[in-house]
Amino acid sequence: MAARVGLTTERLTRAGAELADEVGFAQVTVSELARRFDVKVASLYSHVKNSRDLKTRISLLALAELADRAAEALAGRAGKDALAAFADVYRDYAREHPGRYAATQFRLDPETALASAGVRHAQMTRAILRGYDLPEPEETHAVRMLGSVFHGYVSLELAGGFSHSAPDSGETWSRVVDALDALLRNWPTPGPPRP
Amino acid sequence: MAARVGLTTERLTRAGAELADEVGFAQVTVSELARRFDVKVASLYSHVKNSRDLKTRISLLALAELADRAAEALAGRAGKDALAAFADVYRDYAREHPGRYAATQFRLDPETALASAGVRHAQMTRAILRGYDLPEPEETHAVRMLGSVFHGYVSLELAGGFSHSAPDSGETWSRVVDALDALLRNWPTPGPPRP
DNA sequence: GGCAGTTGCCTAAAAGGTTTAGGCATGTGC
DNA sequence: GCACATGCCTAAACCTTTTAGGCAACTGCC
Repeated sequence: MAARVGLTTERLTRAGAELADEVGFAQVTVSELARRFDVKVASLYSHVKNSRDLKTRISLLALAELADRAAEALAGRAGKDALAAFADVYRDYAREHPGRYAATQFRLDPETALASAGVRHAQMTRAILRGYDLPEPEETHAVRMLGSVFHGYVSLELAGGFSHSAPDSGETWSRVVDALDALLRNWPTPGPPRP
Repeated sequence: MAARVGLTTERLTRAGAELADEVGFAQVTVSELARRFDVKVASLYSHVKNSRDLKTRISLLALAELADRAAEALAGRAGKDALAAFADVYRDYAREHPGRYAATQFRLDPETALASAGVRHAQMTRAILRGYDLPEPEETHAVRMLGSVFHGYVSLELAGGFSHSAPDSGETWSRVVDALDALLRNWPTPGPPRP
């Protein structure tokens, strides 16, 4: 009776990502996706293993998109210029695609995480830091710190943390980038631990 | 037939927080809670309005606990000492109570958020920054940055981001605190806006 | 101690999400 | 034009959420 719709794991993943941006990643549901394709729920289970599988795929898609954007933004830039461009990619992506960004935080199992674009992010961060010339153990600390600031800021902003108070969040963002640049150019040397 | 168990909104909230720490905040469910009290599901609905209400209460509990710990840690400290103590409170709480920490990120509606302990956190951060003597608009930027770093770091650590790679996460954490201290003592002045 | 009223937990039921098993029809390859 | 594989279907079991209404057990008062 019904013509075939042409479901694919790919199409489901993309539609899931759009759904996430509309209603929130936590509200992404196999049933709702079936509704959107005007298809019975069970039909989706030939294409995705289960609900968690679907969310994992959305997460990987978002991670890859983000890494692609970052790689593009980084091309031909260095130093503070690169740092700012990289930072903006995160913030802009999260604002354009809140659901996908939330998907980014989905807890993947370790093997999947290792195979994901997450490692590309770390490599790109390292690339930026080469412009600041930190000694090795410190570079790793700095990588982690940058990741924390970007992720933390964007999460809090998305959660509405900075919304109804002055100054504007965009202003803070650019000051944060300034501060990080200053910090990296003046990275403190490890001292003895304080009591 | 069955003796009364003595349910309370309070007890449900606390049990919900423990459940969150065991199975994850997202997996906290009215049904599971009923099971734990050996009671029918419907019985809980006299004490909490619905599932969201339960999660909101858990979130507020966690926020309050965290603020209490922070206030205690801050007593009698200033400068870098205060900064490090404050930071450790966040990290330790998240490691001891991952589910409660996740609850902390639960999106509250704006009025609830304003009435929550979230504002105490912001005030305490401001108190720490008074030791660094930043001019006013910059202090707000710094408050937001500190919140971002702490939240971002702890989230990534909880998600397993730093788990299987050297150096140890605890080492990075103390270097991050060093770096933040150095940054605050050397906060850059605003330059011309970026293009 | 017994009674009235409140409260606490119950049964019942509807609605929606997840997941599996098995079937028919619509496409593709020969 | 036939055989086969594939895609979407029906059916069904199970779980969570939420509401409505009922009975029993506590409370306090005489």
